[in-house]
Amino acid sequence: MANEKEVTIYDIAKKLKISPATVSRGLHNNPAISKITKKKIFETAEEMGYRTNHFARNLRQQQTKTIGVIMHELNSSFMTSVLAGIEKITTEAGYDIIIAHSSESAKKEAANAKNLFHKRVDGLIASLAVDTADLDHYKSFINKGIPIVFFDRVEQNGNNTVVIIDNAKCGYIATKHLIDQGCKRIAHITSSLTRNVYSERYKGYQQALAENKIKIDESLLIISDLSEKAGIEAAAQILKMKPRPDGIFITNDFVAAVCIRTLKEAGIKIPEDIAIVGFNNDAIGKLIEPALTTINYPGNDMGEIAARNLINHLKGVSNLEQTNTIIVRSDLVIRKSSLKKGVS
Amino acid sequence: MANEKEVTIYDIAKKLKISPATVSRGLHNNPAISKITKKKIFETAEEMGYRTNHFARNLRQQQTKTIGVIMHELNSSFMTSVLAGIEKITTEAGYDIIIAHSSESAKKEAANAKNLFHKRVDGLIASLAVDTADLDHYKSFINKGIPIVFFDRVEQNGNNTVVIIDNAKCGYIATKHLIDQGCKRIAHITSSLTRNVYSERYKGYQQALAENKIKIDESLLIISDLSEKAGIEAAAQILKMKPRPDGIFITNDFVAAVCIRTLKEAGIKIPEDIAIVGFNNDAIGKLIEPALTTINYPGNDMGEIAARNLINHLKGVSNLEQTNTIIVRSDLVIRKSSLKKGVS
DNA sequence: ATGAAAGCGCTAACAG
DNA sequence: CTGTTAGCGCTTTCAT
Repeated sequence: MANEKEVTIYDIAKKLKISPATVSRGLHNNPAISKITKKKIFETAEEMGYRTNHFARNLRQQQTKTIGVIMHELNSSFMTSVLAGIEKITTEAGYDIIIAHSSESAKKEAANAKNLFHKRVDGLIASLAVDTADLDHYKSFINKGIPIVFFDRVEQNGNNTVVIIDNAKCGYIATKHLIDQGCKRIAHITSSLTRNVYSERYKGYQQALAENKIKIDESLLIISDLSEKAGIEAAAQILKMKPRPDGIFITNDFVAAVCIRTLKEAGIKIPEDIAIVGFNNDAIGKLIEPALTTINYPGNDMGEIAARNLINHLKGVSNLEQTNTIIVRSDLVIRKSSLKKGVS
Repeated sequence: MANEKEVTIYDIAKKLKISPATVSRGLHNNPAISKITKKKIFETAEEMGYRTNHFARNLRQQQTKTIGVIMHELNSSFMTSVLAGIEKITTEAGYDIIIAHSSESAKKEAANAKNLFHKRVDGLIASLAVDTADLDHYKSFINKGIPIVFFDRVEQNGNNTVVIIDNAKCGYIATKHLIDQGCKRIAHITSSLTRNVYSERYKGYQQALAENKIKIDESLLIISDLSEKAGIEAAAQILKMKPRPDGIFITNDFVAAVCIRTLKEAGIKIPEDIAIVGFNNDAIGKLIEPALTTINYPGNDMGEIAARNLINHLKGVSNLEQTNTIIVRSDLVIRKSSLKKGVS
């Protein structure tokens, strides 16, 4: 309860009859300070319950030791693992993070960016909302020379630093796998094609079809938000198609799970009637029936890489302006939902 | 790129030929400042690209406007919704949050607490790790009069402020529901009983059995961590029991989903052979087969309530020392996994 | 309605 | 190896 006065380096200095500067240096392990005084300083600090005043320090040093993180959502295991990766690296480097999430709204994203700018973060890690059309709200950072690393949901044609997977390749692999299983009519359920991840995956899908001489049929493309409702509607749409598709590549595991459930309720057999491939390798994929074939996507690594690059830049160890695009590995995880031919 | 100098209130003052004090007051809408100067101040600030230096401000005001959040994990939709609730309220009130998670380790939790203490958070919201045995690492906060609100995983016998659901009642309702479905031998899969949430649910389970004259059989209690592996092992253990249980109350939806999968693989019919009730109402419950009966548990509300109470205390609007325990509503969501008798 | 001045706690340049 | 000093940008008495 006792709201005692905070201990400052002046208090320590007085007690030890040395100068505040010496205390400050000692606390930071400055080699110019003798072992013995350092020891005394640390002991007294501990004993008096001293804690650094980060505000005084930051005010003086003109840096916040804080990095901002803007996420489009944090409801998937993918996003939380990215966050965990970021957190690990930033904490090790002594940085705080301020997390803001846009709930997939470009407007909220802009507000978050503004807020973080005013909070003077030293750097920014961001994943764009699905409807973010331009990067204007990041201009202020760029003008002030505050580094930004984008991950996953990015603007690919700009010259910003981005950490991504090869979405086109993943789309290709997923579709090719369905073709290899004998699918001839492959639908694709995805979200807004203005967002890089979805357009790239779609490109890969198209390429796989083209290479295998399957005509691209636009009526097999279903664009939705990635909600449960959208999954149910997409499944209904699939059911109405004539002839019915025999394979679906779905850009998100959760929606894939919803689709599978809905299709099964309608009497469709998965994978016999329709083979399905998802995306993300969420925990859910192993628990539904049949287990879901999906693209594995290393969230933790992406987070770590994004954070490490940002921090190295901040420290001057490396320079972000040289490394534009970092591509993280990804792979196909084959489970029952796609195996028309049995285990390959 | 241009790393221009930061604009301060002095720059604004100089430009307007008024004093910095007036600028400061104007920026804070102090009524002593005339409408006209205020307007000029705001315009000039905007025009010059002024941003508040929170460090100078906090240094001066001796408060951080930051609250710390310690979570035992953030991998469930329950935890992320709590976080969303906290974020909503704190952001509205102009507070930042620093999020730390302990990965269910008491040691990491203590380290996080220490870190947040040194960061001088104005208040703390925390959920305990499964193996946190005492609250010693929060002593420093209490000594300094820094308010703490615990939620969900709490130490129930202390006199701290806690936001929880009535776990005993939930355990009771879940078990009673199984009994009503005709179950006579009900197993319980849970985690360490030293943690309040689990011990309370167990109490409710026991009470429901006792009230219905079912003998409590300790061999039907399985204690595990809540991993996938643990779920598989628990299911194996269930299969070996003789006679086999006809109902299971599982303290976590994810583990319940794993169990169901494993039991089904062994040829058990759910709910005919074994009825199952989970806990948490995770998204997963609606997607597995059969859909999972579970306890719904309002994460968002818990987060909002915890944050609101903390902030009101900080503002002096209310006092945490008066409100010790806040109980949030919760209810049973009935789905197929428990319906031996068909829809009730 | 506005200004002058002090000080929050720390660090860095300079001096010794 | 250690001390002196100034100042980071803001708020807040006290004056006027």
